[in-house]
Amino acid sequence: MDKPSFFQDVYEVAKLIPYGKVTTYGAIATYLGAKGSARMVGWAMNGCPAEVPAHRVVNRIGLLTGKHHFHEPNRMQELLESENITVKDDKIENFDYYFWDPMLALGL
DNA sequence: AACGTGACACAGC
DNA sequence: AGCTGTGCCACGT
Repeated sequence: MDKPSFFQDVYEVAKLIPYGKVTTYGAIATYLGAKGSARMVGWAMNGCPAEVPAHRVVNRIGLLTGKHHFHEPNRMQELLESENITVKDDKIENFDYYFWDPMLALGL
């Protein structure tokens, strides 16, 4: 069975991201208590299971840094636009408006 | 057991 | 205002 790894927690939180919303690696890392390990979150997404909407996870500036990891880089922006999210130059516009904080949403 | 890595974040210039 | 360098923690080999 799966061992309770940091990665698993990242996947769990990522899957909790509501439709039309996005979050940052740092927010997830902070929520998991590993504040500062934002890099770890990105690396966790390296295993990016299909059940995890990785396209909703971007860096703190709303930049689609992980697009290169998708099967098709353009797919990430397409998915975001499909969720009513405006993406310009691989960057999310009104990022603050679409920003979803797990710590706030989960009410911790 | 140790070193290197990694889709970031922050501070400084 | 944008770019560069450093720090960070946990996983893989």
